[in-house]
Amino acid sequence: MRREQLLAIAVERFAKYGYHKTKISDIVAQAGVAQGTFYWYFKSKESIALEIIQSGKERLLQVIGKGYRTEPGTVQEMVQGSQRLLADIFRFARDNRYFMELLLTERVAMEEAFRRNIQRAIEFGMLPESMDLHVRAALLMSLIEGIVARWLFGPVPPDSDLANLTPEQLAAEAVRFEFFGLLGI
Amino acid sequence: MRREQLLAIAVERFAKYGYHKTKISDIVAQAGVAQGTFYWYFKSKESIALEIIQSGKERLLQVIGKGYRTEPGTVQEMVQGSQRLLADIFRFARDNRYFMELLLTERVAMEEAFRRNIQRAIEFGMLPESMDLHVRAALLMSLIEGIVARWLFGPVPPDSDLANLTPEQLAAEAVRFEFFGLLGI
Amino acid sequence: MRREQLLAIAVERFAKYGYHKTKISDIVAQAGVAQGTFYWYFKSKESIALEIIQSGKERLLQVIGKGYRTEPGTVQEMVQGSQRLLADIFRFARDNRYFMELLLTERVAMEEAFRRNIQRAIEFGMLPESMDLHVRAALLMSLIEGIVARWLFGPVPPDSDLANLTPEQLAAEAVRFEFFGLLGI
Amino acid sequence: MRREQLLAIAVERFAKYGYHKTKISDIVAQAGVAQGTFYWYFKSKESIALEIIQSGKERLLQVIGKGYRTEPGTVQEMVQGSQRLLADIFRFARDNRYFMELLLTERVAMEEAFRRNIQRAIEFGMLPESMDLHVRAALLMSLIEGIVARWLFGPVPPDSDLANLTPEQLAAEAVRFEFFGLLGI
DNA sequence: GATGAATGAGTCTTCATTCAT
DNA sequence: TATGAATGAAGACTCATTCAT
Repeated sequence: MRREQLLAIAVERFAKYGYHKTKISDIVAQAGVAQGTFYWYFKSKESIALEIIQSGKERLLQVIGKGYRTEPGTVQEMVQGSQRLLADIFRFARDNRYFMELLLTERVAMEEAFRRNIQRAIEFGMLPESMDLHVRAALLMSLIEGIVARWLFGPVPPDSDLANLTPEQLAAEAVRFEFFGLLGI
Repeated sequence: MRREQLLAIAVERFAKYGYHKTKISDIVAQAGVAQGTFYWYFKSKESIALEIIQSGKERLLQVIGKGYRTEPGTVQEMVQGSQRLLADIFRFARDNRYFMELLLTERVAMEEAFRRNIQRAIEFGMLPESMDLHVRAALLMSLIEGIVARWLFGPVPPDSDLANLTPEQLAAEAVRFEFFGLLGI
Repeated sequence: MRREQLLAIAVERFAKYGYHKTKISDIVAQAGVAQGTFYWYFKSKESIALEIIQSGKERLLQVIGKGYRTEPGTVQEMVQGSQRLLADIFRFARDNRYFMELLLTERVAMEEAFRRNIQRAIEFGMLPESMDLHVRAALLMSLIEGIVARWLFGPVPPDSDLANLTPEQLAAEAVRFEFFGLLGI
Repeated sequence: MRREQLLAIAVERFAKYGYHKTKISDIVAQAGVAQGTFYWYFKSKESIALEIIQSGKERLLQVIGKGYRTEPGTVQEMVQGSQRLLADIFRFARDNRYFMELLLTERVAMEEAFRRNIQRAIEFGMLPESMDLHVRAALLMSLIEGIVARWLFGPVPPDSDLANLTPEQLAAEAVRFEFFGLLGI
């Protein structure tokens, strides 16, 4: 209970203000407990930050790991699969908005997951073999990461309504770009 | 001279270790001057950081602002123009590697520049009108930003050779993705 | 306890050495605690100084506020009343010797209190109406202030025994001067 | 020339802001010269402060030293003499307004001068012998000192027009108080 | 005489962490 | 479990003073 409360406050403040501007004294004040209480539950400031990142990362990787769940038969099915995946990710991001900022620094693992997805699609003959797998995965991950950060935390240009899109709408735009680029459809 | 020296050291350390882990005492020690000397040239730690970001941002925006320099006639010419632009950006990033990390937080202005580029291409009839301009610009900027961060600062998955690409190679991969997506060519 | 201890030490040192020569490190050293402990109890060096002045001022104004407590019937009674008041003030000054130096900079409020006392005496017909009230109050306050500063903190001319007078003796001399001037009695 | 200029600026700032808040860098900036220039003319910050006080003190003591210039015959003449003296002092104070704040800390010497004046008046039979000479001189000096500080530097209560009195008017009020006290005339 | 860059000791303040109760 | 007082290392910033030119 207490532990979860402190954890939640820490998550929120780390994301809102960053690691350094988040003081233990702020966290305990918001929780209404004494300074020492924090150290009954957590070893140090660093350890709570690592725990937050770790737990969030695992849950996110679970979402990504589901990948293109079914064996895609046609290009359209693959696109639909990707659309579903991205919508899942964006939904997770929205529901864990404070986790995300922290998670976005932990990219390598996520990128690996994306690379495996792409590779599987190539093996299924759905994507051309010509591409450099790692670079493509990195580009894709960049896409996700950047758009999520803008969507959730801004700032965005004044006349952009990015922030108001639903996870599904965002996924649709992202998938179009993912598969067809600027020129596509 | 002194000022430039301190500036350069600060840029390097801010990028390497971040703002908070960079101590004034480190900067002056590396420069071989006394602590007070720093304050002869700069008002405070915060002010030097702002100056670094500001100056870097301006130079980067200049690069982006050049955009698709010539009026593109064919799709191929547009792709080539984009390839040139991205190569310019990546070259700038490599030559200002320490600036970049700081600059990547100042995305809005850069995104605007990209949006203008895309809009011009649409007006020239080179790109379909169907797309949401802001979202596309955000996706594009995400791409650039993310790939630059990985290219320069890592970390990258162990078996990826992203770090060893030249600006031109990186631009080629990025442009393919930019225009044709995963499915393209 | 701790708080009072630090407060007392600060009062003493501020008065003895002045604000700027009083270092936090001295205060905590004298109290035998760590530097940080000071900041557990006080927000800053400035805030403790303000608290000292504020609290002292209030207590002193209470003393002055009592004024000529009883309705004076004769000149002699008024003089006796004033004698009592001044003796009160001088006693307070002696018992709060370190406060005084700080308080003597906060004169306006005290002067107002004196002015009200004089005005009341005029209304009772005890003092001539001819006088400029404000100037007289200022002269009176100057008298008190100056003589207290000399009495408590010196320096005084070598052959003066001002420092050895009791509050009552000092009040007697001051009252004679207050009412009759150099020529008086 | 330069020296006098720096001296004048220092006098003004010491008085306006106090010794500690007056920075050498402020003084030289206001003079439009370099930091080092200060040290061509003065040994240190402390030495310039001492020089200011010393020179002002001497000139003020000269004024006071003139005392009751002529041998007073009647009480009225003595009062007139005192009125002249105080007007002299107040005029000096006004013309050296920034010196005064500093000088007011150097009271002992001035008090001695007043004591001699009073003593002489007693020897002439103009003042009663009953009084304690030192205490009276201290009271008198307190009067002068306090009223000058209020007159020149404030703060004064809002509805007081003390600040607008001429040296002569101020001297008249002070002399009345000096000789006759609150009850007088 | 004058400059202004350079110095560095001195101070305040912060904040993660400890620990007796 | 919980408290909150106490710690002290660390770090930003100030400013009188020096000195080569």
